[in-house]
Amino acid sequence: MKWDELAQEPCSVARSLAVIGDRWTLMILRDAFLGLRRFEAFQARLGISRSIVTERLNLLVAEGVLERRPYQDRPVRHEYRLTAKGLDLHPVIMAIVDWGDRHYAGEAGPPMLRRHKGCGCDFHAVQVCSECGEPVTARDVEARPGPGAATVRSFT
Amino acid sequence: MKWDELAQEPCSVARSLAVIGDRWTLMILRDAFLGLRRFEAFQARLGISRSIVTERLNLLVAEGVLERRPYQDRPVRHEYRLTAKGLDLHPVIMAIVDWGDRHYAGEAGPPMLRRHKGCGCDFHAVQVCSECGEPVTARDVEARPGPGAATVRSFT
DNA sequence: GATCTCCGTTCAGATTTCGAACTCAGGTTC
DNA sequence: GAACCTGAGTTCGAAATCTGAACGGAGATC
Repeated sequence: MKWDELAQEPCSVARSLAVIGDRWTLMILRDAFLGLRRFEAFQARLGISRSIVTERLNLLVAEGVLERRPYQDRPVRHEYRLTAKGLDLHPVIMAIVDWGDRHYAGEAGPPMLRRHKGCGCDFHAVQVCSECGEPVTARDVEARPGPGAATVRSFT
Repeated sequence: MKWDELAQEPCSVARSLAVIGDRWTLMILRDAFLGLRRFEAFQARLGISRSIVTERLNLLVAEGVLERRPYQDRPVRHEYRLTAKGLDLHPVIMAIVDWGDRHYAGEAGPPMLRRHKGCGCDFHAVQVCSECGEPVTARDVEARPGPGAATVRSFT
């Protein structure tokens, strides 16, 4: 399988990764969630080539994850903001952060703390079942084909 | 920043992505969570070059995400199983699946359903605060530097 | 002993990705 | 108005990565 065939796979992981599975894309999204919005800011923070920033931002805009909007005229300057679809990626980032915190924080503790505004506590994310509200682990889940599994292409 | 400097960043996203942020690694982990364990199985399902499968499996083993253990002698054959650290990645995969289900499932519906064994329902994952149990969205979170933020390397 | 399976390794060549320098348009400084 | 700055890209050669295909080897099967 080639990388650009991923999007056609009947698998939500593959389809998502076709958009965000790139080396730098998730790093850009991390910064977007931390509030960065400008081309220069992304480029400077990541210290990667401008062409890569350009390409990734364009892809994320094309996919509707970021929105490119002018924030001034003369000269026109644009900023990149998370759309609703982009904000839906928050659980992905949080899950990645939590794994990193747990396994790579070292002696010093996690490099960032996150406070839940609702209760004021520093927290980490817990995944629960949308139906019963109980925490879910790998062993509690049983996967099976769903309605979109066998997308048969018709020839007529 | 180069790709292999990611692991040194004082950021849990960067550190995690240094391990799992690769193009194919998350696809391999997806299959591992679906129960695949053998080299041939990963290679056949992904349809990618054997050398890449080798390399990724070795990296995941080196990082302690997968464990390589013999499942027969004469000839020795190994299988790759998720370790506890690997199982901790389940929330990441779930979050990615949920995003894909929500934004790329199309008319036919999601390609896979997941049932929570606890309550027997098909479900999706909801992230809640570890402290108060309320659902968490991007807007509810406030990030600030933590104890591991300024890892100053001593020269003595 | 020929062939098959499983699990890799190797290598040349194609493809992609990257970094550094360049462009460009407008604004600011003096 | 000349020199310089800033934000946002583009270009292009070099470097990394991926592919496909062949090879190896250790036992099993026929």
